[in-house]
Amino acid sequence: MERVQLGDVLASKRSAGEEPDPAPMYDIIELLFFAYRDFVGDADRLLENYKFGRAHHRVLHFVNRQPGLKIAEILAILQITKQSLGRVLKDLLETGYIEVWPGPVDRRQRLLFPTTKGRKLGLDLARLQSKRFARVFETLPPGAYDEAVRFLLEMIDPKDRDAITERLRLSSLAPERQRA
Amino acid sequence: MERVQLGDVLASKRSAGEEPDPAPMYDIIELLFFAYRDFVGDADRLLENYKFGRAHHRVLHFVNRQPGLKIAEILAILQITKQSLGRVLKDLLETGYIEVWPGPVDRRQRLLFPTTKGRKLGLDLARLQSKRFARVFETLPPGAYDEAVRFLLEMIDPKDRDAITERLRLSSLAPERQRA
DNA sequence: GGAATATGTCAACAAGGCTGTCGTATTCGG
DNA sequence: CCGAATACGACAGCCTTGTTGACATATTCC
Repeated sequence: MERVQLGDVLASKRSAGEEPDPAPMYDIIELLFFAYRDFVGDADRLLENYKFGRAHHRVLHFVNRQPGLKIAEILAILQITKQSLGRVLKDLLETGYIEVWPGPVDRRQRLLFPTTKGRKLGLDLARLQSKRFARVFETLPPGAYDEAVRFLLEMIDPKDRDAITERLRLSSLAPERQRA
Repeated sequence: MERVQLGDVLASKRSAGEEPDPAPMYDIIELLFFAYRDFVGDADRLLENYKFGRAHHRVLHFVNRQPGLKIAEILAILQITKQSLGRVLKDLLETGYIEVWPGPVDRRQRLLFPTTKGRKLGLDLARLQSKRFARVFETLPPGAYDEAVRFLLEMIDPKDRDAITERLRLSSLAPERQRA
């Protein structure tokens, strides 16, 4: 019949009194949880009309960002198995939001391209999520955008960070690839 | 055999040339996606040793933050159904990470408390996630923490924002409740 | 003492992860 | 040129975690 004591939490630190690890940063942990939930919630509601889920959204997003993406590349970006990808990609192909073309040099590869419909839906989704960010940075002082970008970038595992910054830079400069 | 043109994206705006909506903020959209993935990944790996999933983590987290939480309250916080909660709560009760006590005034209520084991695991998880934040804010200039908190807070739906700030303030001041 | 409330529970289903296995087309290396 | 490696597809089955719907039970409230 143990009693819950706030002191227990602090007392549970290593008895060997070295440097006591700092208190958990509960506030920002929870804020990130709620912020992300509301962020994806925007898209979820739109996706319902299309009978698509979050997985479809992610695939469509990255194919829009980098038309001509290979299967292996999107698997690396999303860090899922080809079976998981296959399921949602099948839906997107059958409903005509994404197209596949054989690789021009290596014909084993299948390059993914958004269709007109796919580009439109991808843009609608991106605009919806951008609206939330736009509201945020209208409210916050100037410079808040750059600070947020730096913060989020630092949150990403260092090993992935370079690939992501590279991708962001590339896709904003030259998102297009040849396919024939 | 449509050709993918970068211009298409911009051209697809409403032909009625009002104020053209701004370009989607692709960079920060993707950064939030990757940042959140790595953030939860830390906890996921630890949870594996306990055969728990993210759902267990969330329940344990909020019960640790507000010992004495009622079922109805945690359902409101997590925004899931009682059936979904019931499944993971059952695991946490059976394995002794959480305890239940009848409400002292209304005995229909079941108040949730972490056990010693539950407090320890919750703290381990929170510390793990805090480490990532600590590294981030060591790297970033002073003030970055406050900026990040403001950013994340603004990202949350206004309707939930007050409840969350209220909860954060309360739980950092007086997280404890009586149960007998 | 009947209605409302707080919660539990059983059944069924869906999304989206996973592993394992096998098949096929294509390229590459010796 | 032929066998190995590569890029991908597909089937089967499993797990977690969300959902809806229906129904049971204890307790409180009017």
